[in-house]
Amino acid sequence: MVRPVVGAGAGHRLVRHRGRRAADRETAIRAAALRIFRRKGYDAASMQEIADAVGLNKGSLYYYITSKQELLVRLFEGRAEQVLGEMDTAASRPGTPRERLRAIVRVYVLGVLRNLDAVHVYMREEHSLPRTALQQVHRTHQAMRDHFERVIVDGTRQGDFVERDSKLATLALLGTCTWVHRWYRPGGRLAETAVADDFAERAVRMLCP
Amino acid sequence: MVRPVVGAGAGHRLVRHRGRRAADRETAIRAAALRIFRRKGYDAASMQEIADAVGLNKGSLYYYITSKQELLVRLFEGRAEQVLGEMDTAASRPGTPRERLRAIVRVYVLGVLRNLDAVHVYMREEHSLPRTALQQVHRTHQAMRDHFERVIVDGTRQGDFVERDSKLATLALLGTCTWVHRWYRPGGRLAETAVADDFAERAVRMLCP
DNA sequence: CATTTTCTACCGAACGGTCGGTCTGCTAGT
DNA sequence: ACTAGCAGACCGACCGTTCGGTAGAAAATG
Repeated sequence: MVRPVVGAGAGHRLVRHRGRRAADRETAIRAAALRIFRRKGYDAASMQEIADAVGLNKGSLYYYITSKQELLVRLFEGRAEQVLGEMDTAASRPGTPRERLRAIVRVYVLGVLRNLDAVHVYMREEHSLPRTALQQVHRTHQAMRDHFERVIVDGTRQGDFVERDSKLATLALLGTCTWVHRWYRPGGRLAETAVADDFAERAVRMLCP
Repeated sequence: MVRPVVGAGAGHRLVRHRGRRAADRETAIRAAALRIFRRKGYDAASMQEIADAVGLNKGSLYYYITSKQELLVRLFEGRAEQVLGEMDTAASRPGTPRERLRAIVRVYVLGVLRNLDAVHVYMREEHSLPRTALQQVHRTHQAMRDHFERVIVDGTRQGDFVERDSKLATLALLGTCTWVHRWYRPGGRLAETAVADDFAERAVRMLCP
């Protein structure tokens, strides 16, 4: 299957949408696409299905989007950056490494849980993204990883934690926290905050004894 | 995209391959499919690419397989069961819960690392599998999860571990161990056994303090 | 041994169908 | 009258799969 790359700079639309109704449509399209991409996968999902879901003709979709790939890219924009922002503030607040780790993990897990569909789709379709979009997301993820690693290193230096290989510890911790997207079911036994709190505590115990 | 389900009973081929050469071809096809499915995804990968990879005409592939979906299913057969078997023996050997946990984690992580491509493809294409194949794999995975949970519960009862929510602990631990497939790079800084050993120790420390 | 039949492994072409995307033009609101 | 919003027909590309046919090895026959 051929997948042409969306223009590098992209983003500059020729069409300016003025109407409120049009803006609603656009978010509806994105919401439907996210749902359908999650359920069937990017390649298997057809534009027809998305059009049906929002009650439009397939061709009419292209009044709002320029390509299927651009639609995919747009699904992710802002999400990771927002979570990273919350991690920034969580990491910059004063406190022991122990407390900072708790806060970071909490924010990260909540970030995953509140973007379940997007996380799923990203994990599956990561390499369907065009270069630039992929690099952008990778940078953000790298920054998140750095937050984890930094607090682990700090905590080890200050004696809060005991850790020989902080890189491996980071990966182990990130695995635990990211994996929640594979088993968490909204409306189940545990609320999002309950999982986040539990995992925050668990993270500390992973490193401290 | 329409994806017809492979016959329930399936498996009984009409064609019996006698030749050695044919058997080699079949494994070559599977190997190529695994590689290509991993790189591009099941839906995006075309039979033409697989055919090119093994030096055959596209149509000739169907001398060896009955459908693309069947090819996908065959990629996984036996792998999970083998790892589960190793976990069975690891869990049934005498020893403290601490030792048994170490052994189980080690086997599981090695199982992931030694089937990196298959794990990747499975994670992505899980719901492209037909019902029966999916149920089979789910049963095996459930059995693996049970191994983790059982040793955690045992260890908590015997005082080796401290754990309030053994289900959550299982999920956290499984996350750590499964996530390795997303970051491990063969030929990198760490050997497979190094990661497995480290994570086995880490698992114990996650639960013991 | 030579000859004929059978079987294996494969090719090349084609088929029906679906896909993402384009284009033209109608319509309803301002 | 103007234009944002949308419908619907349509395009070329490519998909997985099928099928008739065949070169050559193997087996059967003489």
